[in-house]
Amino acid sequence: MSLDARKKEILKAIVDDYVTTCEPVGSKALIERHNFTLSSATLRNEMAELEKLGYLEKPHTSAGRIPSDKGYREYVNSLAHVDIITNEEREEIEKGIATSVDEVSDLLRNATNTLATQTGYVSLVLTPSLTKSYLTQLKMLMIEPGKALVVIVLSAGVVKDKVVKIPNFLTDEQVSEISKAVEQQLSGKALEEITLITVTSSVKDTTIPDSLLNQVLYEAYTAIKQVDKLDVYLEGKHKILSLPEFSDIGKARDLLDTLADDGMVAGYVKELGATSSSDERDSYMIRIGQEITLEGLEDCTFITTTYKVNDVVSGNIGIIGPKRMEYSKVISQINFVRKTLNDEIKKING
Amino acid sequence: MSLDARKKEILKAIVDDYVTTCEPVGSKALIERHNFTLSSATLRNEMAELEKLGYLEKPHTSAGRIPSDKGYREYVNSLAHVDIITNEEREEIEKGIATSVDEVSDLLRNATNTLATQTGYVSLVLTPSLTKSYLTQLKMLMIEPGKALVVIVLSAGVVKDKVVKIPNFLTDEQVSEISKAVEQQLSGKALEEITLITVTSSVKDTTIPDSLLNQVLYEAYTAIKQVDKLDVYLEGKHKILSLPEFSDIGKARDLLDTLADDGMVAGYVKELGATSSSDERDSYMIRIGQEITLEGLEDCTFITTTYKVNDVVSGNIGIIGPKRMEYSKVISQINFVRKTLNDEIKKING
DNA sequence: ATTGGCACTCGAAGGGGTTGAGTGCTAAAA
DNA sequence: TTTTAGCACTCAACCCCTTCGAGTGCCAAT
Repeated sequence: MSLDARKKEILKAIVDDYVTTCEPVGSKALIERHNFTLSSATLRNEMAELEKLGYLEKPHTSAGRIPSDKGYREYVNSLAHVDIITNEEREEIEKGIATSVDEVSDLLRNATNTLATQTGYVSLVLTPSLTKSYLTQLKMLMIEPGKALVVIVLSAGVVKDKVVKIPNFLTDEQVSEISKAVEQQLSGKALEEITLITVTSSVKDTTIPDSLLNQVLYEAYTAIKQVDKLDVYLEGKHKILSLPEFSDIGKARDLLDTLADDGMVAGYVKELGATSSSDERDSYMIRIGQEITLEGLEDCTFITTTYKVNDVVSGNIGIIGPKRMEYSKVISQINFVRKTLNDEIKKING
Repeated sequence: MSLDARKKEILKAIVDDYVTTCEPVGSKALIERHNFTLSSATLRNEMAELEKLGYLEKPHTSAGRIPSDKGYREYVNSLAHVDIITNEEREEIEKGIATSVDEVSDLLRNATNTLATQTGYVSLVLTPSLTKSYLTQLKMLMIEPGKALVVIVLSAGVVKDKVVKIPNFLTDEQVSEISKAVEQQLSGKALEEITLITVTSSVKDTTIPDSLLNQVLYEAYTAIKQVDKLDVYLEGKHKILSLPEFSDIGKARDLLDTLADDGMVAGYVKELGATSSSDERDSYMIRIGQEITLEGLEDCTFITTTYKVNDVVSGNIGIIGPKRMEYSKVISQINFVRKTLNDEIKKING
């Protein structure tokens, strides 16, 4: 069922051409651009066969061929992974990611922006999944009567906080007492092991009445759980309007409507990421056209990969672009962004 | 130079019609829809005059008229401020804003989303200007050697924090000592009075060497200054693709490109807001078409108003829509969102 | 198996006619 | 003086027709 060498070469040539021109490629034009030692007639026969096999499509009878999803898939699968990325690009990416950074979240935001700028497509970064990280610190600060700030520090170097309501008449000291007890009990525990029960049972000997105590502990618990909320950065949405495949306003609208729902996109990427299991060098998740089950993305390609926090695979980073894209180039760019991001996260987490 | 009553009525009718149909309105059609006691010929004469005066425009000789920017301006200025907003809408807005709220920032985000949903246009909310608020608390927490979290609580009920680098060998106690000294010195001070000098001179008697101390204080200072950074929520950008005036993909792209730069939009709104000085009921800032100096917004109208934190006018809230919009309706919506937001902020700040 | 040749296809682009909602102007009516 | 009926004119939108050309499939010859 696999294609012979010549068919592969022809398919590659067609995809390459179509990617640059965005117009159906015909037999003559193909011969002119590449120097095949073939007549157009032979090429036509081959193309007819490729079409019969499902790798090519005709927009209409008298037009050239365009790659089908299957064609792109074959093209992508047999792509040699060369890094075609200039030194200037490397520098720009490094600068883009490592500029004005205090926390991991700054890195992630920068990476999203940089990726969008460099590729010209929509980029997205999912915040790390933190269920495996363990809690290193938990502090509660009284802000005013009835209000406290819970600060949570995780092993992944992530700091989060949340304002919570507490009983009005609790004093500074009482809050701090509870805070210390909770911290002592929970620090070192992985986020996923922490349950409402672990939290409520963490404070034993205290002068504070149980009902008040439980209220505070419940709030602390919600604060902890909220830390693990999946967040997503999506950048460069407006760029799709510059792509010829979205010159149809209806298509553009469908796509943007879908992308407007960050949460949905995030969920989808997370699903995708979960199926990834291959080795380091090749761990891209590529979904082409119909393979994507999100509405409005039928003409898109989704490329994601993962980045690491504390040497644990944890978040996803990738782009959404048209099917018709320079795959080698974009993959190189994502790859380098991933690498840079990994390095910078390591630096920042000491 | 002011228009007579009939001309005003005609202009109003034309704008009303154009707003609903998005098509040039002609003399006959206008008579049919409204029951003018006029012949079409008279109407034509009046329309010709209105055009001469600059209130109307013709897309081409044989089409109807559309309002010019000046026409819209006249229309808006003579608009009676009635609240046309149903009880269901009120409820939706109230629910939209007050759902799952812990902090002021949650309210702002909710308000942005609600406004976008209700109007169908792009909505934006600027975070409050905090220069007038005073600092009530400042805590520094060691996260790990070399890294600390600065938590800042303001009178406006706003809590912000920032991770900062500190000298590696400072201990928990030393950080806390500095923190207390700084807090004691600065609490009660307005954000705008705090300078690097106030901060660095706040810690006197200490065992910590000056050079280290200054490093920490400098970081604390940057954290304080960062609190006042203007932030902007922009929501519903994708909705403009559904508007007929942006069925031209080029225009849509220009607009979205501009809106992609949140900071620029924020800056512009802030400028606008500054010129607002009128009384409570009428404090809308309306900019129509050419009056807007941002690229790509020539066909848009910008409506903003202000909301209050601690009874001080402080942030801006508004929408960006097409010139052709139901002004009364949209103004009512913004007005009610503003009111609800003000109320909820009061509630949350106790 | 490859190729030259040929008839065929069909979208894009361009020209021409029709339609219809709109205009401005004029002369008569109010 | 203002209003109105009437009329000639305008022009985008629409449809239809033709032409053009890059493309195809197929067949017979190499």
